Amino acid sequence: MAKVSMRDVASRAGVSVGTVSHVVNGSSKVSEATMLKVNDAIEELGFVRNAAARQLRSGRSSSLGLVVLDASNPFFASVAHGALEACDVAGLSLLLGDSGTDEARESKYLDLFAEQRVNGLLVTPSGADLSKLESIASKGTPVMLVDRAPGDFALSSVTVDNVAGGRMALDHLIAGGSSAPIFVGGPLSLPQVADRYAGARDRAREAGIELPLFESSEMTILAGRDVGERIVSLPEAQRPDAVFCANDLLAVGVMQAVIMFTELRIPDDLAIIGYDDIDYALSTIVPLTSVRQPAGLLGRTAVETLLAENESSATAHCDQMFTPELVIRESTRPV
Amino acid sequence: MAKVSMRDVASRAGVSVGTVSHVVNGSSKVSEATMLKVNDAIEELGFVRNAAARQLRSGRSSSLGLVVLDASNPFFASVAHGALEACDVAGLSLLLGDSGTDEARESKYLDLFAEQRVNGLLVTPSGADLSKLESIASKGTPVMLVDRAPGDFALSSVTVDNVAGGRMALDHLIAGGSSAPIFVGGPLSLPQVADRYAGARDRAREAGIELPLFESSEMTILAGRDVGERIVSLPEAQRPDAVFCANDLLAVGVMQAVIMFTELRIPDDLAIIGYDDIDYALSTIVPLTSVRQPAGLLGRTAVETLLAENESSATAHCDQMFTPELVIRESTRPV
DNA sequence: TTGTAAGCGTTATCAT
DNA sequence: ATGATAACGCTTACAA
Repeated sequence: MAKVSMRDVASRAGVSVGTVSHVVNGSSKVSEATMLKVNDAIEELGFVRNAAARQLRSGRSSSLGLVVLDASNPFFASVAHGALEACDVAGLSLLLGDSGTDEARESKYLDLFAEQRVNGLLVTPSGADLSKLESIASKGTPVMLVDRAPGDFALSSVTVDNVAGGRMALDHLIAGGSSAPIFVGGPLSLPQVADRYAGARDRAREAGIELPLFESSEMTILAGRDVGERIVSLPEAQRPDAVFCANDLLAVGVMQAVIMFTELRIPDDLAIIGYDDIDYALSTIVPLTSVRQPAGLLGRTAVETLLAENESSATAHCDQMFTPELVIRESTRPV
Repeated sequence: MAKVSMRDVASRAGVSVGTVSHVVNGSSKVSEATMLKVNDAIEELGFVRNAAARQLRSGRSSSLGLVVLDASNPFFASVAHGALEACDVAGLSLLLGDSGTDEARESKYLDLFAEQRVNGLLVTPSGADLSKLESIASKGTPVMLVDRAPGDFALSSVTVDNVAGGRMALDHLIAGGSSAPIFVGGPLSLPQVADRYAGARDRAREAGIELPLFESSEMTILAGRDVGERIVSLPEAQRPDAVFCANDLLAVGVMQAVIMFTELRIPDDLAIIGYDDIDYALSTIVPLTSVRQPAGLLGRTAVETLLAENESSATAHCDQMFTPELVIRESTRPV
């Protein structure tokens, strides 16, 4: 009962396996009558196509691999959600991997997905060295960088302009009167973080001010709380008047520390701005101003572009960059 | 360069394909010398096992399918994260599906995964009729219900006790002095919601009070805000003194409405309690009291149990139920 | 310890 | 329009 093959269907319907294949795939003209017979047999026997066999024979697979930095991070959850939507319309399966920002685990997933002969790879790399991905791509598996620019590597990408986003954040802070902002984020080895910092620092310098870096080990609420505690324990003279966090989770953590351990008012004594604009940003203790990234769109576009490149078998690499959008709420001073 | 098979490796190493297979899988004793030769050949040729071929031949697949209600919901993101961890140690791939609480889409994923001959299915069903899953299970593919009890269906499950959770919530509200609580959640066709409501209502009745139902169409922040607006526009005499929300997202939405449109103080005028205890519950405008569910553990346990059942080829079904835990914060009155 | 060979369930190329 | 048949790359007895 478990294993019904095309052969079984064929003999049941009194036709050849080739004909069954044609019916199943609509690949060739089959008379109305035989089609009916075959479909009946399929129904009665409960036949289900074997993806492994068809992939083996045809050489084409029907799945994509997605490797994110942290599946439980709402930003990446949204990316996955968007990717899934696009896979859905293309009839593809999505294999999910979670590297935990660990290059070794990322590499393990890449190997695993290579064995599955995925049709394409969507990955947010953990490290700076993209040569493994490059080599995979050059061997014929399309690779799309998600939320990460290729740098010198010959890879396609879908990103959001992090430099512009960082600039936006500082622009807003400065317009609100900040003269002593700081940046919270890390590790700085993540280009997303480095770029946001770079954009922000440039804008700060244009205003003639520095942007001290408070590096965090991760991009989580807890890590944010740790940095927050460092900030609030600073001597008053050194205390910033605004904090730009590399993501909303950090911002939430900083906000928690500020509220739990100080009497500082947000935004009057300390403005806070985050990044991503996750759904909860609206609902934080003080509603969070944030730089919005179109996470779902990122995932969807990554898949669509991958598929399009696949189709046209284009050799040229394509970089798509979205522009983030500032969403102003109460955690920063109005301009 | 793209396609290197065992045959290529075999001829390169001057051995037979069988031997290569043994080296690759460690399935049989191979002399040190040949092993070295083979591994060299693999390295030089860049050979990668073909999962489709090995699955076809061996009959075993190396992937699991997970179908959740909403991949971008942090609860399910955490479930996926946990499932991924367990898959990782078992060397399995995870196929992700997102039904959007739509039975047709769920069914599509089930079919897709059936074609892939997944080793097992983890699913949070969208509808009441689990017969399709039951039939899949009876055909030999292990199925684990995640966050959903099997009811009369012959299926294994990993759940969190929703009735107990609902009771806990009301227990706490009543202990805090509430005499006019309401329940917000929906659709009620979701057993998770119905059970939480049932547990809560029972507890309310024991205290001699009713628990009016404010049904929501979804379990999102936006839906919560809608219900919240309904609540705050109630004539004062009918206004509840406490709101139990079927998940934290709804609670956050209700809280937003209350704060935006009224002067009501939380928890003094209106207590709010949520469900799930997502990371952000700690960081809401008023930190949210919530009934915590071990989401990651749920996913991990689901995979582990599935694998264990698979191994022992047990026919008996197994229901594992975790007990949720009340996490008290400022959105409710202390007892 | 190693080689041989028969499939696994398809698809695709020929014929018919 | 349909049938026969050879692969696809691998695992696994069994033979040597």
